[in-house]
Amino acid sequence: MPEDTQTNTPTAVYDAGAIEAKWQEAWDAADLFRARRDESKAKYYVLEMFPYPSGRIHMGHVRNYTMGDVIARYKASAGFSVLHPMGWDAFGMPAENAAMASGGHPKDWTYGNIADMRAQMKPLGLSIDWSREFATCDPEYYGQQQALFLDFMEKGLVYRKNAVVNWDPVDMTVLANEQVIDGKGWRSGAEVERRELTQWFFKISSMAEELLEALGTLDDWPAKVRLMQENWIGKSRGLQMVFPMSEPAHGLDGIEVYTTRPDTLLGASFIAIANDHPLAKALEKDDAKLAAFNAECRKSGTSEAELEKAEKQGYDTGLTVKHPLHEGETLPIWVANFVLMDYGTGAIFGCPAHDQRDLDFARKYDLPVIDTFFAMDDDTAVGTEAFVPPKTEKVRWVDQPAGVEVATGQEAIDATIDWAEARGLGTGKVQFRLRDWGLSRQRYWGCPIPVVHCEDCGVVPEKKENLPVTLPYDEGGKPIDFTVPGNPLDRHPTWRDVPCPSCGKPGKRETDTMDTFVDSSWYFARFTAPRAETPTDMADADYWMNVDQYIGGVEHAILHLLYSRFFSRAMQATGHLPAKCDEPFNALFTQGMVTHEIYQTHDDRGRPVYHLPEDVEVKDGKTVLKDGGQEVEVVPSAKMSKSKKNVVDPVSIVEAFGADTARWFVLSDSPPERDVEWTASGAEAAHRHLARVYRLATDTMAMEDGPGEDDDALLREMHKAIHDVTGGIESFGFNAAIAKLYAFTHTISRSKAGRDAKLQAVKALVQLMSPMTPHLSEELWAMLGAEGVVSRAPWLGAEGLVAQAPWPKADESMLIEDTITMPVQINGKRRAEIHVPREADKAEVEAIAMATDAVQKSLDGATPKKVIVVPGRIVNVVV
RNA sequence: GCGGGCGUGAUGGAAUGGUAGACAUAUCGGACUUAAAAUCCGAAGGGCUUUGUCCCGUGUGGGUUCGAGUCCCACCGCCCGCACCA
Repeated sequence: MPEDTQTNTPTAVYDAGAIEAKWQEAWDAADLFRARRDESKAKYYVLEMFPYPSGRIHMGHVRNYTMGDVIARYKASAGFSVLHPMGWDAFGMPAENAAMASGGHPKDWTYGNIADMRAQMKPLGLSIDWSREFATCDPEYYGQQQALFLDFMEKGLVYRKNAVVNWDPVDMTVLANEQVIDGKGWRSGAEVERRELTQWFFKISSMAEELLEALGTLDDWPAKVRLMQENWIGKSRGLQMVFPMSEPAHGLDGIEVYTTRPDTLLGASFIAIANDHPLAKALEKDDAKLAAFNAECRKSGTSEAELEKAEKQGYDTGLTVKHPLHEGETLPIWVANFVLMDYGTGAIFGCPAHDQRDLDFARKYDLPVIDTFFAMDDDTAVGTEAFVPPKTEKVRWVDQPAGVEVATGQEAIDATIDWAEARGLGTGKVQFRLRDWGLSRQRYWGCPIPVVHCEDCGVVPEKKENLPVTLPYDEGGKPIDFTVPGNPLDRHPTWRDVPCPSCGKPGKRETDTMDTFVDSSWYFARFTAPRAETPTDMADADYWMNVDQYIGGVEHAILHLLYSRFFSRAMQATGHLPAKCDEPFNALFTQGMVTHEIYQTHDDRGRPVYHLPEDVEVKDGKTVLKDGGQEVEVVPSAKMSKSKKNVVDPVSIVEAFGADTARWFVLSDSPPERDVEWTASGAEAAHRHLARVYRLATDTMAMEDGPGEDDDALLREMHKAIHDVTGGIESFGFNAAIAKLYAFTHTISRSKAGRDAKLQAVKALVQLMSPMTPHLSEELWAMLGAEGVVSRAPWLGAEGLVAQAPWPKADESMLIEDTITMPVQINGKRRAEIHVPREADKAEVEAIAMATDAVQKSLDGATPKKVIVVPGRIVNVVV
């Protein structure tokens, strides 16, 4: 063939850019991805966690949305009516921070970013119904959210109470936990104070039991996520009891404690109360030292991690309680920084021998350590390590209130609760770790809480016909100035000062906005009817809900998913979702991150300087800077982050290789639930493969008709590929499916089969690849002779598009092999391989194995004690 | 600190308790080419005075099993979450 033939034939070169633009236009023209309620079809709702509009998409997004797209496209070919929507989690701090840092308005910043990100996403060729797109900062969306809030309020699912926040006294603002660094405000550097504010709460704890129970029904959720939620909800049964005070003080004659280990009551050596316990607060008024101690404790942030990590500190109040069992003995009352007012009663008894925190505390302040039980075979007294065996382990008790001698911890706990209840010392109580959901945020860029405070009427809900309560854009005729410290809503007279909806007297709008978790707790329901005049449309919700497959990062395993589960129930209770929606997500998949190597050099002071992957090249086996050739240190892969500069921009990858290459690669190298490392060579290899498939298709088309060799073998491989790839997609084994597609491509290339058989195999290959590489597949599908162009809408039965072709089905009879190869082990070590007929029974397989030379040689005359035959799998001879 | 997860060649990884390393990268060799690129074919976990259906090998140390990367226990390392980041 003349050398220039290829370059003169445009179709012979894989031109991703041209192909992708062409088919995206065709899909658009056919309105192919519009979700339609079609009662004659089974529906499938696939959803990826919607993005925060930061302004740039990153590879993590590409991976997340590609996975969802593979499922969506596969399910569409499998005959489902698919809903695959996209929107924007658009409220939140970054917009406000940007406005503070560089002027501008959060609204403009956010909508600008959305436009940018949408433009970056469209070229990926995702089968998304863009007609349903919305942003949570659209008044049409948050207005409906306000309606939900009012309905929740009416149902008693919302209330107000005091709660502590991080207060920055210089910036005059509430700080998020992540904005508190070493106890100081991130911007001002001022020492953060804890401040109590009246805040809004959702009564999620009223559903704790239900949320826990229902985890058992979520069979298609990862077990780890269910376990994390179970531990987070944290149901425990313990004993609530009062320790009478030796002398009543500040109106208290006893301290009420809650313990999950009442069995260790006789190991108690002190009582510890939280800094915010009513007694501690009362005492600090007359005790300057205690006041100072409490003030010091309150300086730390409010996050649990910070409180737990802080050094255990205490202050002896000098007060005592009577020992509940030992007449005449007393226990001291300490204020301790590791006791949380939020959990139980805000007071505990310390049992140092069997709790590490209590032990650390006791050693520090020289309090007694009393062993109450020992291991079955060990009498060693507790030293610096508390003895905390599993509650299921039997131990020997030396001193036990209920008189237990040898029993497990759990048995002793139950016995002690019974014992205490019988004597009126306390009551068994079920307690949850789960706290109510504080939704108030003292910020501008969030959904306004639709209530008005009135001096006469109190807290008055806004009337529904006045919704949405929209955020003001201007202040005094000009866009709000965010460089002024404080909450703009708080200082905005025309927005804030409104008449009471009930009595009409002057009132003040609530200036708190909602936690952004509220926005993301029901967006999946809104997607089923995004333009409805009510939060949802019951008919649409009834058809589309629940989400059949939800995909997102494991970092949302607890909060977002738990809040969404709560919202579904609350929306049901208020008539916004049908009864089947207790659990909104039938199946959950948590995908891993995209990582990249980090390239660093050092400046003259030894501090690291990071370099972008595109500024680095490999020369003579060394990684060097393109500019100057300085060698760089290669740090192992980590999550892509701007600060480490180990980012690869999807836009530039799509420009260089095409969307199909990016899609193929992010799915190929790692199991979806694990991290995938982005490498330039891997991306190039992916692109090479797609070009190879393109060539394979054109070469096969160019073949001359005529008989070939082993057509049947190729077709058998084709059916195996259909079987394996289908199974891979169904089970989220995208990387395994892709490995199979690589292998199948090689099989076709090497096959000497005739044109008909090869064309059939290539068409199957193209179709099996289509969920991952839809544009290439569409191009080749058309080239390979599938009839028609895009001219008819899919619900009218468009044909000719690979996106519309029914998914191929493997012929089971073609999957069966006549002969099976089986390994033979001697004592678990592989020693031989045998070929047996498919239908051979165990005895026959054993006979064939024993008759094999290699087996006899390995046995070396020994007599087998036992022969294990696992049909189709393995033979193990035990001697 | 607490809760959850992960750990396999030089690298990413494959493997319903049943032949460890599929597939891919990097590397090396070969074909094609005047040459290079592209493309195609092939080698490859480590070891060895024994090249053998040999020995060792899935973070470390134990255990269960005819058989363990897979199940159990302990430890080490890394990652995620910890309620106002999204």
